[in-house]
Amino acid sequence: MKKGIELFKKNRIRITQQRLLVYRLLEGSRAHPTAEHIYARLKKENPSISLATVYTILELFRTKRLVREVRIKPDRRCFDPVIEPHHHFLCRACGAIFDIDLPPCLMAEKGEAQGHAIEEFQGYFYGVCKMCKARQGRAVRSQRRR
Amino acid sequence: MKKGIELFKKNRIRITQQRLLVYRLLEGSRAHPTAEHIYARLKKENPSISLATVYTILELFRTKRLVREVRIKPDRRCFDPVIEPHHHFLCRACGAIFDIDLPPCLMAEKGEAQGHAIEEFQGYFYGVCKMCKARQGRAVRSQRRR
DNA sequence: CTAGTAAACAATAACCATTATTATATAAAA
DNA sequence: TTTTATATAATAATGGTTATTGTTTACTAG
Repeated sequence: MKKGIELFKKNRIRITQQRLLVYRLLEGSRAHPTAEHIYARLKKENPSISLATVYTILELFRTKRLVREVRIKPDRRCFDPVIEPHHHFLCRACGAIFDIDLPPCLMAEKGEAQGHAIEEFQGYFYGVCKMCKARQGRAVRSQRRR
Repeated sequence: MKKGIELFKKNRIRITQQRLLVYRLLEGSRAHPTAEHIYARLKKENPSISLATVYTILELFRTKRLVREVRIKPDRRCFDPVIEPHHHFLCRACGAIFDIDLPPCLMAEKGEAQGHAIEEFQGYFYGVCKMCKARQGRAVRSQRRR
């Protein structure tokens, strides 16, 4: 409750109902939602909210570094309230995005790669998540029994 | 010349003029061009070529693993004829994309991250390239002289 | 507390990279 | 050379995102 308000004040962001709603939804989710997801969810409780406003707010949060943009899906922008550097994993079977803890990375620590100055980085992994892997395993085994 | 033809045969890709043109342009470039770039360039010598065809050909090459798609720019698909795993760096000053050699990566080597099976990965770095850095340095120094 | 004002919002149109469609042209096989 | 499946050119359609604009709201000053 207080969290959003204090964060906004610290970052000189005007406090509005819509911004609090968007920030609190993001903060309470580990799903890396898109603007559409957030809009659909908020509309249930707050039918007057506009999709364009959700986009505008997310862009504001991004430039103020309150959220991190995740472009692991080719045609959608996803958002993550965790701003500390970390990687992401996209499951090709279920479409879920998972945070991946950072391993020690020489280039990121040095802040340069082949002479170029690194300000930011994104690590994207693609594959099948452990849940889908397990599900596929069960399906194969039950197939064999027939 | 021969390179493209043999590669197409090996991958069961029908040999056409347009495919050879696209592949040879990509192969001869380190610029990570978009479909538009490729289309604009080829159109000079071959005015009848179609942008949609360039897109179709690039998608074919991607699925056949002849090229790698690079999504380091938020709203454009870029293409790289180097399929060996490596990272990319985008210069925010000049917009150029540079290949970055891979450092040893535990997760990529093990093929798993936090239990999820990794099939592919993309590492994107953002910052200012060394050429732009040098240019900015010169500009600052000449500013001080006044 | 109220009025004033700059900023934010809702609604909707526009944008634009990419994809789909379809009639015509072409590569490879017979 | 003929045949036929496939690729291409031209163009329309798609869809996530951004721009626009009239209205509403959050903050400030009196």
